[in-house]
Amino acid sequence: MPLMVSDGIDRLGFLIHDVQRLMRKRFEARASGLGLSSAQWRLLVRVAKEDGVAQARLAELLEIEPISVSRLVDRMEEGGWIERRPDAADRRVRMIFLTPKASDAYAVIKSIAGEVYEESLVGVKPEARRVLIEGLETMVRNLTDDETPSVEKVKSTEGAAA
Amino acid sequence: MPLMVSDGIDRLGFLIHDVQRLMRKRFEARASGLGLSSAQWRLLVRVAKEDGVAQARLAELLEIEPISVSRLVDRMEEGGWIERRPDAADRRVRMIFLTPKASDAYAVIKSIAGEVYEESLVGVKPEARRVLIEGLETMVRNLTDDETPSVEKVKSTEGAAA
DNA sequence: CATATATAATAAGCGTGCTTATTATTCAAG
DNA sequence: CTTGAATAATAAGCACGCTTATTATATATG
Repeated sequence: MPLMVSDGIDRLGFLIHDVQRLMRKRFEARASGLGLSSAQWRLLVRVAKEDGVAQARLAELLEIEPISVSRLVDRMEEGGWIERRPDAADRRVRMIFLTPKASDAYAVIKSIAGEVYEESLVGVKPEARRVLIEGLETMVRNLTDDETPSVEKVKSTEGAAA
Repeated sequence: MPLMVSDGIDRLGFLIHDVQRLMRKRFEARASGLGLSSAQWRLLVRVAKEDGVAQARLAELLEIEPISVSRLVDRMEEGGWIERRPDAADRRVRMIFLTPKASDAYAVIKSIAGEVYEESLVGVKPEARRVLIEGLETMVRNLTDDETPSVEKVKSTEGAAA
């Protein structure tokens, strides 16, 4: 029972890694005309939903470190996608706003993302898509819990693997 | 079929991105005692299966660029994980071999990877795991095809911005 | 043989993530 | 008010991916 794994589960990390890399690559190829990377459009989408958000809050939402947001915002400000403005209430804070250029690009970005998602899922039936999405959501939950979720017995995965 | 999306499919990129990031993070936390990053253990696993492999072949196997292999191998050689040796038959080639230290670490790496995979899949039933893996494999195939698999209508992305 | 093309590896430089440390500001106590 | 801890942002420096360009060697062709 435990060792009926080895069916593909042992390649799970490779699979996830490859899918992520290939999706990012394809998105970037498609969106290069806009001059946006995938990290940049992820940030842009968050700001579109919460205009004037502080960088620290963005770091939480994007689940990356504040310093990473800082440099991402640097380059996006240079590119004319966003604007930093001081917060009158707290002078430590820089509020982030989209420029009109970024608002225009937002629709294009969503469209490209939708295309890439759809292309990646060609041949996967609706029911399988549902299972796939749910599985990924479960994985995010499991991996977000502070360390080992509930596998006390993790029978070491001898057998196959790699 | 195309626009019945919005069920979670529209968050596919975020999901994949998060799963990949969280798995890598957890693996690195677990394997930090060994002094290996996830990029490094991926390479190590490949070399374990094909000792003496050339860097160019590794780039193919890992699906990254030769230059990325070059610098990864630099750091791993410094760390005492692998060895470069000249190929007598082709003086352009550097053959890559594992050191004994790396061979020892291989078992540990497999074990940690298995733990992380299993932990991430807690609560996902065997049938759903099968569907999940198959879905991911299909996605890799779709995204590996040279551009647009079977979506001819990709309305060009002219729209906005620049 | 000589020249042209292809291949293996590397160099330079950038984007995006990280850790660790610093600066400016806020807030909580004394 | 002053001292000290917490918070927002940034700086410095590293890992690892990329593109583009260079060097050394192999191979194919005139």
